[in-house]
Amino acid sequence: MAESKYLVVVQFLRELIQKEEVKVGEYLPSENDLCSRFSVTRTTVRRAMDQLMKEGFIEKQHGRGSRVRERRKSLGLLTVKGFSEAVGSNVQTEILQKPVLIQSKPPFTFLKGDTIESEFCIYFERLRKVNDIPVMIEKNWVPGVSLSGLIDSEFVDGSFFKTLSRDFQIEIIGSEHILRAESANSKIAALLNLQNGSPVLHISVKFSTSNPDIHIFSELYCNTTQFPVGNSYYMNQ
Amino acid sequence: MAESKYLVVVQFLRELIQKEEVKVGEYLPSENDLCSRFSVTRTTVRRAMDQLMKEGFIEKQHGRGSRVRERRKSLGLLTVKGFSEAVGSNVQTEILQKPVLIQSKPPFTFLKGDTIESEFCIYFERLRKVNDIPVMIEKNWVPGVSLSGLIDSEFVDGSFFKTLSRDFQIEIIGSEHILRAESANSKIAALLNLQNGSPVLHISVKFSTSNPDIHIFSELYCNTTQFPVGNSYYMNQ
DNA sequence: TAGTGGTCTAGACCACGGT
DNA sequence: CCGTGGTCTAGACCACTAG
Repeated sequence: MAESKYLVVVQFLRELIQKEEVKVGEYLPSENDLCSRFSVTRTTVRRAMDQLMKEGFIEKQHGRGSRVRERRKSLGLLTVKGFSEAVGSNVQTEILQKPVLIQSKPPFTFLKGDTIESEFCIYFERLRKVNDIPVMIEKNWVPGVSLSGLIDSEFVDGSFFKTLSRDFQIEIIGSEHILRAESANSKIAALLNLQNGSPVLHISVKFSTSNPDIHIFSELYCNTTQFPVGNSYYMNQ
Repeated sequence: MAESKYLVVVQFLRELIQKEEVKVGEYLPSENDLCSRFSVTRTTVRRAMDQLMKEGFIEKQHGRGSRVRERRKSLGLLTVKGFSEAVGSNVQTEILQKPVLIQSKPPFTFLKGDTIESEFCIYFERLRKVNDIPVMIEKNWVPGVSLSGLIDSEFVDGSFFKTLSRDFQIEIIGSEHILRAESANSKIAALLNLQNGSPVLHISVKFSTSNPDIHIFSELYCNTTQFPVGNSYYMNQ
């Protein structure tokens, strides 16, 4: 089959949301509306809605409608608790290295014969602060050149994932992490304003995306004393 | 409505799996079989199957059937990488405190007006080792007395979650975590065979279960030098 | 009361896996 | 070929929300 009908509806709604034609908190077209718009049955429309719910885009309200949700925070472990609450007002991002093409691979893989073919990576590095207190160093590798449009670019609202979603229609669908408590070396300690040897949380992340050929690798170093890392995981919805 | 029909089917299949009447790798009754068995349509049966897939119990194979899957590891962050690979052979669990009823509450909650009414908790404490090297201290609180059958009991295969599932039909459906890198205090350091002040990973966990009134709280202290904590999160299935 | 989402029926046709 | 799961139609009735 070409493409499932329900996926057409998913695509339509995803774009509505990404392009903010329906903003956070606003209601999507009703299920019956979508039925007639796409000449499909409610079963099919509901399937599309379920998909979007799983992806965290929407929430349903019995008797009222389906509303665009605040985009899922802390997919995997990328939300430093406090970042989300501060919602930008007290958050600063310092670019330590703008996206560049480098001839090397990510410094780690995740077991299972994870081999990376491309000799090239897009690389960038950022320092995240809250109230001007540095809380996280973030190093990112994107193997291959498929996203070379990122090079030297600025991100939408300073968000890498938002940029991926809006400009490249790439969604993060999952991630794997390895976490360690470590003593900060001198470089890390300096950037995070810590004493040498202070405990920092080191997280290695591999993100999977809606494009099976594109993965993203990150190394995070977090000062968790004032802003611990938060994560949540729910199986349904 | 009393209980949805699809939930009846979910319950039926869940018990089949939990009581190992269908073992890991074996096939469940076909969808059409279940239709006639419960006098429902395939839509309803498929909905039940989808639910079980989301919960990680089964995998579907087009043209063949639906098979019982190895139970999901590392829900949330509870799998110390290496524990799962070792699959019991090199893993030891030392009971520091058998389940007892104590008159106190968990030492933390998770923001949002999380209030715990009951003045009582079931509490237990364990030390996890790999190759006789201590890697994790685990303190657990279960508020209320609904699971008083746990008191002084031993766990199925040494697994708390397996015991909850098999003996109480309670499934873990989600969890929230707060993670910090900390310096080990003397008590923690002694138990983990570390020097005072070594970095340890401190994780506070709140588990949600299929019973909305039952939550489980845990405090974990991990030595991540040899056995980092692993986690993975995939949105679909 | 009208409109929304939640559950369900009774079919249909297709794609895939094994015989 | 048959049985399996994957997609879809065209309805029905119910429960919830709001004017």
